Amino acid sequence: MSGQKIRNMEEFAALSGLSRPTISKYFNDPASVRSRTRERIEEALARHDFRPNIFAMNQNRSLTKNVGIVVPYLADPFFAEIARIIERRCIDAGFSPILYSSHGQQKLEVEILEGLTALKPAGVFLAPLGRLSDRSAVERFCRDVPTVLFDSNIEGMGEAFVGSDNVSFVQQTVDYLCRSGTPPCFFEMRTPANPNANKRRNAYLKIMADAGLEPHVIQVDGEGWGFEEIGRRGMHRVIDAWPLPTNTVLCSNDRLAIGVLAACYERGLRIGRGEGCALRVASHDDHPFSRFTCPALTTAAHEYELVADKCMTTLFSLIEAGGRFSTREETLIPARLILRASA
Amino acid sequence: MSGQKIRNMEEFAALSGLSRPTISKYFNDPASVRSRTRERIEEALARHDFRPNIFAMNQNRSLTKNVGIVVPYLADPFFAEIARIIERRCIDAGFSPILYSSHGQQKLEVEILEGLTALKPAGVFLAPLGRLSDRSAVERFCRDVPTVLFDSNIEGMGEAFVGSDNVSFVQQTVDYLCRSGTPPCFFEMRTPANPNANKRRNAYLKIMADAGLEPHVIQVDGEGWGFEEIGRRGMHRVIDAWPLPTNTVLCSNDRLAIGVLAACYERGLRIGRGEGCALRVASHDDHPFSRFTCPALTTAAHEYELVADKCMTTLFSLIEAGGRFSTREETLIPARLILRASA
DNA sequence: GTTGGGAATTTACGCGCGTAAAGAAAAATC
DNA sequence: GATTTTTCTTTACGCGCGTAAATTCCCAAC
Repeated sequence: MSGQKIRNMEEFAALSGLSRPTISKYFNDPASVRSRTRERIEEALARHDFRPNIFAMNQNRSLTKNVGIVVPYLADPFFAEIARIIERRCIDAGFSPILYSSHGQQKLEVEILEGLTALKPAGVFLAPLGRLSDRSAVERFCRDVPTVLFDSNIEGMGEAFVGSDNVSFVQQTVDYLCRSGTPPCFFEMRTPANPNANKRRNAYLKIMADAGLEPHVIQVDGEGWGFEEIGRRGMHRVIDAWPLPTNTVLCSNDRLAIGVLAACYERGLRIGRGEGCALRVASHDDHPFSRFTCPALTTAAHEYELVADKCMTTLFSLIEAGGRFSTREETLIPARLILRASA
Repeated sequence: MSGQKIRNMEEFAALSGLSRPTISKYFNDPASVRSRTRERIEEALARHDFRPNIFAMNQNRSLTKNVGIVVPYLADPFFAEIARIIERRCIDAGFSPILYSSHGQQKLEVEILEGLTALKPAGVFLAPLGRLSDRSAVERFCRDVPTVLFDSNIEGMGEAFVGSDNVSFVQQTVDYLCRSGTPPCFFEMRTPANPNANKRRNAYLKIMADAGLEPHVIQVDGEGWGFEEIGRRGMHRVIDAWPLPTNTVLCSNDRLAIGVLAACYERGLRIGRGEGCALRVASHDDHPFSRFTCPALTTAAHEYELVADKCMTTLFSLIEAGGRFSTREETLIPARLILRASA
């Protein structure tokens, strides 16, 4: 903490009694210099608190230590949570994560990808908008930058995909709902932006068909990322057209379910599996708030830590492989059923 | 989109028939070159899609176009929301926002500030952890970088503070609750990290005293950012020790209130102002989810857009003033009462 | 047509660091 | 103690752009 400010590596080298290239080596990999030398540098570092200029460092490097994390909508706590874990892991691994949110807008996603390219990142975790993504822009980006897609799969883009096994999600909730009561109908948005929604509906249809049960899909209108409000308004319409085909509602995701529960509460419908309950409601994602809904939501949980871990290991092996895999890797992580009071 | 890849500004200058310094001028400020020249550059730009190297650009500049946004906990939708708006505004103003979350950890906040310093940002929006912040680290940072504090004020740090007028928040909720029913007790964490919590409690005490009413403060234990769970557990204890001093509970913030509502639901207590309701519950912040609680939460809302706007204009004038104000500016923005079903 | 001034060009240097090559020094090996 | 191996130093060049100074150009006004 003492002494004058160091301007550059040259000065710091002089103060630590070493040459600049040695210092440079140290900063690129502390293990690449002799332990005695390392000690001398770290001692000088403690005294003078020097940090090499990031811009000068990266300018001459084809690859930086930057890692991009792009999510479609950060105000959705699901993405905030997954981004948080990945970010933490990146820091621990010595990378500099940079977090971006597309805020649900195609134009912004494209801008982010273009800006990210200029940062020459070692790798990028990309959760694309999905249906709203500019496919050609994403494709161009993935050609330039080693990319691991997560959450939303877009066929053929990126070197790998890490996501949730939507079939497992729906299988677990439907199984549980069937063995504990009436088979569920499926509640979803008519035009979901996220491809997982389509996979979940198809899984529902197949599982019901395999079990010899009649499926019922309820589709509600609405655009954008205000899922709770879409679910709430949609459920009000459903209640207006009472009765439902079944007393059990399986929502495509927790945010819709939160809206559904709100609508039911507003209409005086009791939710749960006990006496006097009009409906059971279950869902998917284990949204951070779903344990605080009234009643608490029965849902299929993402294994947040597992997903984040798999993302990390995948990107690291991708980086070590020079940014390309011979074949595109797809990892689907199964769900964990969480039983709460709503179903 | 045609033609070969451009490697650097030199090549691009040749292709557009101009000199490199002119191109450089254009990228630093398109208005600084003659309109004819600008047209020629933009035409060449459309054909070849060149972007100057960020690292080389910033290396020789004392100030970049980077703007840092630091929030204490991004998985809290309140911060996600405010960060989203500020980010959008920065982009529109031609800056490159970079978003960081301290994830509630002092060490991480310090690391972020140190890393941010190295990016030579034009300015930074900082919502500090509060009680958990390393004051000396924040102080050092603010000396080096033009900083606007928001959300949590730390006396004397940064050139300006933009936040909410906690007195206005509490005034509005207490006034409403008093004129529509029993005066409220105040529900909060015993050791809140955020200084706003203390300001709100003090405001409550003063307002009650001024009105000649007896205040009741309920403090629940808990550490960290899991406010909903802290509120839920705390409320269960309160219900165990029934009755409350009053049938009206004013929570310090919406996330605590969400937990309180969950606990009440679990114990079969009806919330609201109607017949058969055991309690009224109100709160502060207008958290993005508080309109979907059961019942929907009566609360005092932040003027998100106003706060974001004020943050932006403050930072811009700070940047134009060369990074220093003669006196520290403090802006407090009043609340907007939102009446819903819970009180 | 002349003139003046803003705009563009040329020239030249600097930023802080990566990195390569060759030689010197230190450490490890026998 | 001599040899090999590893590590460090020296030297030198390059990255892509900012920026300043001096010159030349263009355009408009007179």
